[in-house]
Amino acid sequence: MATLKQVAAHAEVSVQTVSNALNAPHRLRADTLERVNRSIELLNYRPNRNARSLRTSAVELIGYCVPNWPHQTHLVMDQFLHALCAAAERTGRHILLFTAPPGVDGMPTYDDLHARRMVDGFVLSQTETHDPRHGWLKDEGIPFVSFGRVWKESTQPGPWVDVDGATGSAIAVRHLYDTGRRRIAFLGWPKSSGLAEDRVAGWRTACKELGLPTNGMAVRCREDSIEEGALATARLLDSGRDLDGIVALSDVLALGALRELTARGIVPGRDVGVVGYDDSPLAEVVSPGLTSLRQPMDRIAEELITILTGDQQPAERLLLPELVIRGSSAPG
Amino acid sequence: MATLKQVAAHAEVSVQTVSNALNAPHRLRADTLERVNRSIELLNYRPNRNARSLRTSAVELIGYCVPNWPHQTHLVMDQFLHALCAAAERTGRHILLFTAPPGVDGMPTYDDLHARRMVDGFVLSQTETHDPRHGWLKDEGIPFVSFGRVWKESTQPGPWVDVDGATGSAIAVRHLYDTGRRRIAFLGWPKSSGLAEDRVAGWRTACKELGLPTNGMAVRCREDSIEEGALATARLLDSGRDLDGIVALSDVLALGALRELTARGIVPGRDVGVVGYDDSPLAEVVSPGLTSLRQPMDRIAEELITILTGDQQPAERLLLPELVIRGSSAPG
DNA sequence: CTGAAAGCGCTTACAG
DNA sequence: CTGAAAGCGCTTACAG
Repeated sequence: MATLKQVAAHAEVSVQTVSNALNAPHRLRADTLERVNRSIELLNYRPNRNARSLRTSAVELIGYCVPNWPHQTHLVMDQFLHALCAAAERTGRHILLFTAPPGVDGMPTYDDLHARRMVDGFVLSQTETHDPRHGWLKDEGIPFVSFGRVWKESTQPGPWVDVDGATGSAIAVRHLYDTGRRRIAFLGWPKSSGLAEDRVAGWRTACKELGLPTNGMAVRCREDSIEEGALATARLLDSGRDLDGIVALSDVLALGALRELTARGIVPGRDVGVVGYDDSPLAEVVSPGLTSLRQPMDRIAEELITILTGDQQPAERLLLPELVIRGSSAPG
Repeated sequence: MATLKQVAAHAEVSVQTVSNALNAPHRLRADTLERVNRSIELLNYRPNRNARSLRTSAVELIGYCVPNWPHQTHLVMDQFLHALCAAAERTGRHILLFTAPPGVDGMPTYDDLHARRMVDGFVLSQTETHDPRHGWLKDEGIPFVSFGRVWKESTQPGPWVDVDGATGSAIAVRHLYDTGRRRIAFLGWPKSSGLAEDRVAGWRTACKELGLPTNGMAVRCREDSIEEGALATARLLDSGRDLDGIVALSDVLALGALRELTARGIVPGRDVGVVGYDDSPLAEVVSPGLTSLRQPMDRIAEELITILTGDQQPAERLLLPELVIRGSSAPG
């Protein structure tokens, strides 16, 4: 394994010059640069990252805590990780994965990784209401950026990127409206999470703007399962509200809606338009395919990395979800 | 940020002694050790990992390429990543994520990460038939271990861990048999992947051992979707074979089976027992829950890390899947 | 059991 | 534009 010194000897220049050829090529005369590059190629030289990091005290590694959460939450995690990894690589960085206990108990792990100079900073996700991590990291002066807001806090510590759930629901409602739907229900969650409230609020606002009924059209499911989505849909149908559109807070709930509709001989897409959330792998594997609001993972990842590796000035980015249209919301 | 030198000064010993306190505490006298540890604690000292890695030329980082594949393949990836991460941490290591083109085009990326000393070795997964990575890495002398066999190769380069699909299918068949099923079909894939052949072979063998019919009971689906699983099930039912059990090559196909059965008024679990593969997040989110063969992710990860960080002698571990029993295979 | 010293492979002011 | 030298923070034979 060649070292800088060997390359320098081979090219008959100083190590400084080789280092410059790699990190500040503009400082070299063209002919010197070419000679050095030839030696680099010939010796198949690859700079030792640890030596560089020791000197510069930057490791070009970003910590990301792999969550160990209920299965449903994970459905879309792979897309995020891939996007995050690709975005990091575009800046010459990589993602270091680690596990940590949830909440404040996990903070020593974050601190340790940073103190040992194993990462330069962190990307946080799976943000919870009153997530303690943001304030903790900010107080410690550890760089981070959050995917998702710490909801209900008026002023959130540190920079974040998030997706506008309210506008997402509004997009879904308008899409259903455009395909001829006039009685559009909403399937939500019980727990008053910021995310859930955001999404239901968008549905309500959009319906009112379009002059559509909202009274009794929103149902809270007890948990995020197909079964609960089906039960909630059944309740709506039984209440005689004669709905022709459904926006669900998650793809899993939407699948429940599809199942219940189909079981009653109501054809999703023809008789009732259905839209889910997050464009999980499920959405394209069912038939008809499920129309769903996709979080723009590539944009999200790009913004996260840009903010984290940038000048760390307060940054807050609210991105729009994209409606991925499939058979479940075909014009009626 | 305290350094080794500062700790040594504070404890009034040499840096060598502090280093030993951390890496070979048995070399110190008890009272010295305690004094050093007090100083470490007091100064909140955390050794700089880059300096250590530079010296020892080991980074304690394991490379893992995040696949960018069809969605279905990913359903179970989170479980694997979490398990892998946890297993690595138990040995003081971490996972470094990266992206690379598939096949041989990705090899320079692997080589580069290793040459720059950013990782000590690799865990390979998503193994394909004739996967070129194993031979390439072995030739380069880069440490790695594979999750999944390079099928059809009689002798595979490098160590691997895999799950015994044939025995898995046999377990499923016997479970269905024990719950009273006597006509057990198999839903498979078209492409003759090693994995698929392994699983269908196990089904066939087990059926024959139990004296169950296999003729015309195995169907190949065109792709891994709910729709195709449903269509295949419909074909089986229409062929008048009067089946009472189904083993599917994937949870997605099994969901298709559940859907088609339900659509025909056949109750899964009561009338027909259904078993899927891989215990994906889908399995517990449907109703009835889907019985499925779970790959023992924690064991797999543990073995992978042990082999990779061990003495690298040829290691081949074939683990058994575990049957996770849910409502879809309730006794008839 | 403990210490002084060399060295891992880089980068970066500083001179020339 | 190029070079000699110091130093990042560790570990590890080697002496004592």
